Amino acid sequence: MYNALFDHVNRFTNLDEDEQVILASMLKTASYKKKAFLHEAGAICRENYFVVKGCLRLYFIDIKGAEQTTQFAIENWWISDLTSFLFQSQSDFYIQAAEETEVIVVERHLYDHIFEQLPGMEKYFRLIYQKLHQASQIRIKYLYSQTAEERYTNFNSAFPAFVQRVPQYMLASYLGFTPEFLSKIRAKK
Amino acid sequence: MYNALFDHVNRFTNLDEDEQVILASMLKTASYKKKAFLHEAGAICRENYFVVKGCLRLYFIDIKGAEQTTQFAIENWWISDLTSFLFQSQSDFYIQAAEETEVIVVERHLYDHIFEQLPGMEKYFRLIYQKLHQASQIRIKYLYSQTAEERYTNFNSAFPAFVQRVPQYMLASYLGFTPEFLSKIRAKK
DNA sequence: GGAAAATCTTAATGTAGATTAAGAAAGCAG
DNA sequence: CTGCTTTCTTAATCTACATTAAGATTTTCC
Repeated sequence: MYNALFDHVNRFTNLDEDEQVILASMLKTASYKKKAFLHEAGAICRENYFVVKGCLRLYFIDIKGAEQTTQFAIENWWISDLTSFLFQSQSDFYIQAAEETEVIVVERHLYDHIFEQLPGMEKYFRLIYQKLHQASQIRIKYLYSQTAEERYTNFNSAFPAFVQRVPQYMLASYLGFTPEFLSKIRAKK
Repeated sequence: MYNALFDHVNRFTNLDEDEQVILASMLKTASYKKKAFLHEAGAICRENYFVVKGCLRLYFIDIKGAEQTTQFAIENWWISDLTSFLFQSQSDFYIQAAEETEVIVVERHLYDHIFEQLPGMEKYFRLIYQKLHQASQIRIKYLYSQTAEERYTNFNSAFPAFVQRVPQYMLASYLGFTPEFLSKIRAKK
């Protein structure tokens, strides 16, 4: 049931069978159809999601009504609106399934208990947040240094399978430009 | 000598005196004049910096030769090029003192030892990276949703002291536009 | 204190990507 | 299979900010 997460944790630190039983008692699992919402703007984000299978995206609606995707999470990634999750504040973000998705869920009220009962999980999550922060540093550098076309070209080279996997309008919004402009870029190839 | 960091750690988790002695043996301290480089592009970033006093910035030079500031760190913040630091890869970033600065330094070769000898530091760094990732999520949302003028106005309202503290060209580069445009925005007030 | 360097300001001109509008193609549901 | 919805494409026009250029002001250093 939670093997995907246990396997992932065991890549970074050791979680024995007793600990897995304890952790399992603090998790739940859920499945979502494509385009289903795990969380909606205006609500408080009470859950942190680990993707077992599928793809989630974090996006908000800007002042002009356009969707701006700020993050994707595919298998073995975590995603939530972290500020809302940690501080139980109202969220501006949506979390939506970009395709049929299975997740393992950590609820906010159990999040701190995980660390109390399983101190080893501190290392796992330190490494996860380290990785997420790394990814953000790189992301911001690309946003600042590359044209829209370069961002598409480089992303396509680095993650060709992912580009095939999600709709183009989601990809465009993640890379920071309009779907119309993405069509224009692609028409040049 | 390292009290600023011990105090900071003790805000999040408990570090007793024995542990402080152990941690101290793995740290060093340094001071930099305004505009001094702690790290330069092309080198490998071998240090992670905790700001005791002052302000550091992380920036790169883009293809047109302009500086793009991606992060600042003031008192009680950590800063490094995390990918270069963790993987010992060549860095595109500079870390520079935006003003006279004192730091506490963790060197890469001691980084993992800190966690081995002081498991309690896992929690501290998990919380630090959590906070850094939160800040990045918020940062990316602002870059996507606000005009340049809005970014300046909101940043000025949120951090008026900081805006006075750093040169305007650094602020403009952090907020994602040219110093000329910042002058134009300010001239409207 | 004076000269040089760094920073800030101003304005005209240029441009990467957005906006607007609408048709074509693909996907979905009954 | 058909009608409806969603996604993708195309192109003209617009715009937020960049670029270029240079002068004014402030800061730094000897």
